Amino acid sequence: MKVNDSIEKSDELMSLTLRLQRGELLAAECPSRSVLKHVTSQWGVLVLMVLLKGTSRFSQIRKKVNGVSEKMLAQTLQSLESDGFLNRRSFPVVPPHVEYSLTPMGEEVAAHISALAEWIESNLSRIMDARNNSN
Amino acid sequence: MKVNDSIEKSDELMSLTLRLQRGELLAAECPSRSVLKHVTSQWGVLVLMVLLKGTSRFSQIRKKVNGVSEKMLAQTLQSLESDGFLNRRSFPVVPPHVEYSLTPMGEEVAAHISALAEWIESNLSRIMDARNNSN
DNA sequence: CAGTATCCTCATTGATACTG
DNA sequence: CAGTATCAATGAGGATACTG
Repeated sequence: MKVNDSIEKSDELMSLTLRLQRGELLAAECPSRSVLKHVTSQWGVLVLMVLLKGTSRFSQIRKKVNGVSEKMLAQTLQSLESDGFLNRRSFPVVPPHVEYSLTPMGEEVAAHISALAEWIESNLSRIMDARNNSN
Repeated sequence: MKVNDSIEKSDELMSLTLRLQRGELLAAECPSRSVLKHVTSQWGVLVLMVLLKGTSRFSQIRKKVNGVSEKMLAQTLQSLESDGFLNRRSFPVVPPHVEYSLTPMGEEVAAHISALAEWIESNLSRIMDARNNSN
């Protein structure tokens, strides 16, 4: 790639270079950013982790994800569904019955998220040790 | 699994069960949640990715992470530093010179974050294909 | 049960100005 | 250069009520 030739040039060229080299995440306009926001959102992470263990219904998820409101859960599920990370199966019975499960793509992201989460959990003591001040 | 035996019981028992089984992330009060919030925050992710490539100065990071404000960058750097994920080296010169780099622990989280980000970037077209509606 | 609709609050973020 | 301080705006999120 001759991309490196332009590395000394203007900021515009620089950011273009970055975009070509390493994807567009660092560029503000990139659609990756919204996907990233969905999966790394507070509730997105936890929902993905729950669904990685298997299909679950709305209120089951709500019980497992401690602290999420109906509204936020619905919103989170919609984002993740529209990104193609999960399937929503609605059974036309009364009372309503809706099941959520990961798509193959969903399982791949969830695996990454889960690896990250598990790293944090098992390193929590190391982290708390290192902590100086607030937050 | 005798876990299911308690599934009919109180919410308190339920969340206790979850905590014992799979760590505390799903419990609202867990300190893991704040760490997770820091590293998965919009700017946290991008800063970690930049620093994974090497030590960088404040304004260098600001240039690379497209769209971040001074305030948000400073705040992000502080959270990550106080979690022990990065080192701040300040040189007592004028004008000021401050370098940020990852700690060994920081490199570990950043590796996870980066893996996730790269997955998203390389699967973007698959994701955009799957997308039905808004967001 | 699985949501939607509405209203409301407070935290996050951004813009701007200032400083060691 | 590397921030801090201040203020204003946006949006995340919660509480409540209602519905198919």
